[in-house]
Amino acid sequence: MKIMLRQERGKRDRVLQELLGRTDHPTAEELYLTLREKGEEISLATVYRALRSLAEEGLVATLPIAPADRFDPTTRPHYHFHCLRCDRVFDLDLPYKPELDRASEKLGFSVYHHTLVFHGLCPACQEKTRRVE
Amino acid sequence: MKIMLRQERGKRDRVLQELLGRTDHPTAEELYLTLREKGEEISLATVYRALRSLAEEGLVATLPIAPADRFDPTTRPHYHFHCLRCDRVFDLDLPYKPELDRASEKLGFSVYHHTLVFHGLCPACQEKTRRVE
DNA sequence: CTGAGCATGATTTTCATTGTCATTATACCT
DNA sequence: AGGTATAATGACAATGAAAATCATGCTCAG
Repeated sequence: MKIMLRQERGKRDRVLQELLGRTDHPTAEELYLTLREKGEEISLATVYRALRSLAEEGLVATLPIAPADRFDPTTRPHYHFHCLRCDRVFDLDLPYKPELDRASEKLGFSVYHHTLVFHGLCPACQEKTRRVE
Repeated sequence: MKIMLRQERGKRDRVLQELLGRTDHPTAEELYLTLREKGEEISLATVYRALRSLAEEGLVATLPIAPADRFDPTTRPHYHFHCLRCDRVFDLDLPYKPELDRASEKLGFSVYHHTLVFHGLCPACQEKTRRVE
């Protein structure tokens, strides 16, 4: 007989509750420090684990802000496709749409440019997935 | 008298040339390994330095693919604004546009969702910048 | 109550990136 | 050409974030 999923994952829930109460997109360490300040006894490792599992289950999202570890020789603005299966990134031959900036400028932001990434399956991985099923 | 900018930055140019010849958005280490395989005598630190300076000068771009180090409690699709000055990230109250996916689907990709980030100055930083000038 | 399996904390390990520093190369001036 | 200031490079150390490991303790079904 299978063991049921434990409902009592106290620390994980505390991490989730803390994150739900904020709008500043914190890192694992920032959440950890806040929780400790609030008197919660929790370890940094648990915060990392909690966030990872919450993100895997889709209860929490990670930010789509650019990291600096992969480079693109094309500086002309263009969009990307990110394959969730093979992790490759493709340059897309689509027109850049500066008019998208207008909407956020109406909210008071001064927009220099934007980045747009589509996530899904590339043609090769669609093929592979089809064969497996 | 000022010293002029040096034109001869051999290794940096080799890094740039190698990157220009690829479409696979490599990391610093991947570029380093390729260069060594091609017989280039170069150190990993130099590749990192070259890429960083090329990116700062805008000769090369970094990828806008999501890293996993900042978390967002809102899983409903929504867009973000990233302030280039204070580095804060704001959730934007804008409608999600699934119709954007159509264009990349025409190119053969299977799109699950997309991420859109606007980059510029937030209202507070626009104010600060105005005062400095 | 008991024990199998999961959750947690403490610690170590890994690995990517950056910093440091000594050395070499280059450009500018005389 | 020679001298020197400055930049570029390489080798290595240091840093730091994230993950892995491992021992302990908790939970729940029986």
